Amino acid sequence: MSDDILDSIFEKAAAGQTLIKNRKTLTIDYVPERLPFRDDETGTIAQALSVVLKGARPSNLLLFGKPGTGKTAVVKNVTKRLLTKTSDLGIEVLMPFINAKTANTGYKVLYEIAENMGINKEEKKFHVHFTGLSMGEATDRILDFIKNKKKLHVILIIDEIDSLVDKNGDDILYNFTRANERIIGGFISLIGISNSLTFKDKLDPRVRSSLSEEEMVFNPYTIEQLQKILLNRAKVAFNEDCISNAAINLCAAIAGRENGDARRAIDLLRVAAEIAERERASKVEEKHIRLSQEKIEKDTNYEILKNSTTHTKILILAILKSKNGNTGEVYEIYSSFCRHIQQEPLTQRRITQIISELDQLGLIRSDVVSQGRYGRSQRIKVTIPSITITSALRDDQILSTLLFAD
DNA sequence: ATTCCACAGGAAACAGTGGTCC
DNA sequence: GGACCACTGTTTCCTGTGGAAT
Repeated sequence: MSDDILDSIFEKAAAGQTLIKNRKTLTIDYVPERLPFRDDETGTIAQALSVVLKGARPSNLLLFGKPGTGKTAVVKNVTKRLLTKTSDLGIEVLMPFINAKTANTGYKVLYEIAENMGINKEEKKFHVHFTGLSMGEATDRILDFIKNKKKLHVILIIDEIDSLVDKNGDDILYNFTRANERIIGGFISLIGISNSLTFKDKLDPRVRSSLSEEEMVFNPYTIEQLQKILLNRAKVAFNEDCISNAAINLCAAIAGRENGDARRAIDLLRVAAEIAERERASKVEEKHIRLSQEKIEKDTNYEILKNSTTHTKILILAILKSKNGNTGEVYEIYSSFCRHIQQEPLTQRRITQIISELDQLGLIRSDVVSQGRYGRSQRIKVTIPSITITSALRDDQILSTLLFAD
């Protein structure tokens, strides 16, 4: 790139001549004070939690909705406001916020609760270390801490609560919903946020009844609502006349088709703007939105592949190489690849498991077919372009030999 | 109607790692 | 320092399944 072009880029940037004026508002970390189209939900949650101000225990809440429907943002807004209110009134309230997808085991959830509540900075007898304690002991320490504080109110917020129940059952929820019988003076309330409406079916009836004292469903945004959200966001995020209405409409239409996910819509917009800026275009147009869609998809697949384990990568190559994609055939090719690079192959059971993981990630598609007397099997196909696979695996010294093997 | 294939996938156990507690 | 704990990734064992062939 010539010095002139570089100079012009830097000059434009220095003079603020970029399309985006406020980049932060196009990221998922940005939560606006008031979420569009969520006034009813915000009001109901605020009502439910406001009893804390009178020293009473709020109902346990369960919030349902697809990703990007604003559940978490609404809860964060309400709890933030409530926290300032309670501190003004001198009421001691803690609202630990846990994401059960990040804290992906039962014990990690307990550890995060302790960290969030600042228990690990208090007396040593209450500490919950990140390993070494039994689940029971960790739970007891948290409850003892609350009991010891006499008048401490805890509103425990668990995001992606369905993921916690899927992996670890409902023991933790049982303990916390029952804990109020043991605590005198203070209390624990629970807010669960879930992407799946059916997750309640997996709960013990006792947990179900106490957990879902109050339930709310966040409906997906419609295309029209997404348009308005994007228009609002674009006003804050972009310089004047830097984005066409057609681009916003297309963005809303794409995200609307995919579950009405506002986060996805904003992400599309941000990447499109970055592409347009890089092209030094004067405006974000429809073509940038389309390019953005392709880029997001390609980048995600590339990153997943690149960060996969060696065996997953070998398996992808085996699927790519196989003729009809039968489980048996794929496993055969996979094993021969392993022998080729002197690796001990994993068992077929484990490979089946990896295949189903890859299917969930959308990297491959597997359909179960029954061949009658010739058994039941899967037809496995790679769904991403082989160029993405080659570029992701090219840098791997051992695997690159397989890429060009017969 | 029954048989039989080639798996799918659940459950339990295990190995290795990294930690606490007494 | 030994007993105990949790986690991840894996293996082993086992039961269940759809539908063509018999």
